[in-house]
Amino acid sequence: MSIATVSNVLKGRMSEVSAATAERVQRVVEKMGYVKNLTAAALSSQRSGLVGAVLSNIFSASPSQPDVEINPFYGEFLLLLDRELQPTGSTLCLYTGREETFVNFLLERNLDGAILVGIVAKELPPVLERRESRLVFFDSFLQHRVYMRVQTDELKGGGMAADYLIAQGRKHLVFVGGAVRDLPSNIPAVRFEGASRVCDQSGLRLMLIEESTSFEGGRRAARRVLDLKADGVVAAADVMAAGLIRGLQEAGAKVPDDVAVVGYDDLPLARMISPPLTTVRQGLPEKVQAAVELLKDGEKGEVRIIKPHLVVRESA
Amino acid sequence: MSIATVSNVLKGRMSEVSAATAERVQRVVEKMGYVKNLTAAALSSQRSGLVGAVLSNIFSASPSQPDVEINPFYGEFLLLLDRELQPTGSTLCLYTGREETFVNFLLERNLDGAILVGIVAKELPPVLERRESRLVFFDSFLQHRVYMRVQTDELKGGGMAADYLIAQGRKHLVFVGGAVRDLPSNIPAVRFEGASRVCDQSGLRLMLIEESTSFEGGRRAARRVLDLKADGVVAAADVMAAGLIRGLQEAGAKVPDDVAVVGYDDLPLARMISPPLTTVRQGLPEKVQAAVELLKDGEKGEVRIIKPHLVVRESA
DNA sequence: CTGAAAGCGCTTACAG
DNA sequence: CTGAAAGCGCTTACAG
Repeated sequence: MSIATVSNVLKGRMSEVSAATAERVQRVVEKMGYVKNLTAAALSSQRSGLVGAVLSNIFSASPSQPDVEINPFYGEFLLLLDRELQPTGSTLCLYTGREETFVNFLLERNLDGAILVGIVAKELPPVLERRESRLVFFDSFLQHRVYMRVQTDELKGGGMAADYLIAQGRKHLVFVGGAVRDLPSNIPAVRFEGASRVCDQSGLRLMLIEESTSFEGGRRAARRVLDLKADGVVAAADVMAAGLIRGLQEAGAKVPDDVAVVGYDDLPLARMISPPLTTVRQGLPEKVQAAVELLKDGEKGEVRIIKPHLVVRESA
Repeated sequence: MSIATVSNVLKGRMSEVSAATAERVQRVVEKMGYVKNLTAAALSSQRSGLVGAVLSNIFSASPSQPDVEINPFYGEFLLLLDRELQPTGSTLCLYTGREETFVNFLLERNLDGAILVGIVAKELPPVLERRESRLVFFDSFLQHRVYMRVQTDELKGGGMAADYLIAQGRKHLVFVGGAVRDLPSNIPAVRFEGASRVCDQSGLRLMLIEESTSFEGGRRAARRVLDLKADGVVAAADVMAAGLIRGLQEAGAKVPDDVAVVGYDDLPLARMISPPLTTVRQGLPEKVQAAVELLKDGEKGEVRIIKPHLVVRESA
């Protein structure tokens, strides 16, 4: 009974081994409490069984207003992702460092693949292309014939929010979001653009307030929303909408009577605040599922666009 | 210039190499875009640079009431942990499978260490002790001379919540939490015990409602809280308190006038709901920090107990 | 179906 | 200070 035979049994390559031998091996393995060293396996097979999750720039929502809040979106994402990965047997590794240095992480660890969230860069060093590892860009703006992508139709999502407010008879709309002008290639900017176009079509002008995409950012924005005499707000994210509603309430304004607020994401949080948040659902579980599918057997450059849905509750 | 020399330079062992050679190596490494293979390094050095986070049983809060909600606590924990780990250069790996099988994860991946959250088991297979990997038990109930632990003084925390309600003149207190009787060795059970003792001392009896420790669980509990004519509630977790408050409001009760509610955790969520939640802060950032310290250079069996604090807002 | 051998890319004594 | 050599624990053709 050689090492190779044992290895074959352990990998379930039964075609290479007789049933009797296989069983004998299994028994010994059990008895000895043998545990495979996946590091060694990874080195020799060149497959690490490791999948990376790259979350850069998550510890503050905007460079100009650095709140230390963490958007619950990311934690939700990670846990959903790990659950989705379970049947594949892969282990999820985190990277939450700066965007400038994640390439090293991808290369050094020999990852089988990675999901990269909210990457702002427009291009990546060509070394990555030559590697085996499969890269799925999630809510990112990089377009490349090799890399896969999954994202929500943010343009449409932003439009749906504006559409709904207009249908409710709101006339003075404002978009509250982070760094829309600083970084044109970021999610809030696209949501703004979508809402803006819909307003244009209705002959309305969408006003803009830039603040951190965070609870405190939203809260700070409340004063300015009132100053602008807006009666409808599209917020770039649920956490921000929550802060905005709090700020409005503190200032004595009624939501939705005085100001209607539509959020974005449909996090669990949206149901928990008062009034419950009307928001654009971006379908995180489905998106995560799509990302894992691409990771497993997506083709080069394959793209999945998820349709957003408006979830009407009580804030608008 | 041998392979060994290059390796030494890369590891910063300058005592082994002359400055001139070191610089020459650095230049070539730069030019060639060399990236170290950490898998190979891990195999030969027996240090993987990997730290595990074991989160079992997180996808439903109670066996009897399996909600698919994820407590935002866990996502928050992971992100804080990864940030805390950044200076150490370690990479965080997730395990969210069943508690019964996490031992394999720890063994196979050759982790340098791991933080295990909310482990219910009282003991672990002895194989683990023989390993090099450093294990930190977080909010767990396993006591062992080898393993390290960090946890909040939950007994005290539960007591503080009850104390406060009693000081506010509440007479009919109820604890709302998950599986308190099913599993005596779980966090909600200890919080209950703490609150219960304080009530005893005041000659009050603490009533108990068992429900999932989740938003929906809390919401379901509202009806029963009202049936019991309670005027003060200690909830086992903030998410549950949030659901409870929602349920109470839906039933027409006023918080805190009719029923005062104290939560537990002090998640960001606590500030976001209406009324803002009075809650027991368990100091997650400090706890995570303590866990990482233990991981780096804690001694065998070292224990860190974090003191809880009552954060008074408006729900009680 | 089975086993001997080379190799994955590093690290680590150790001899020079 | 430098380099040749063994070894980490697997996997993978390949010869028998």
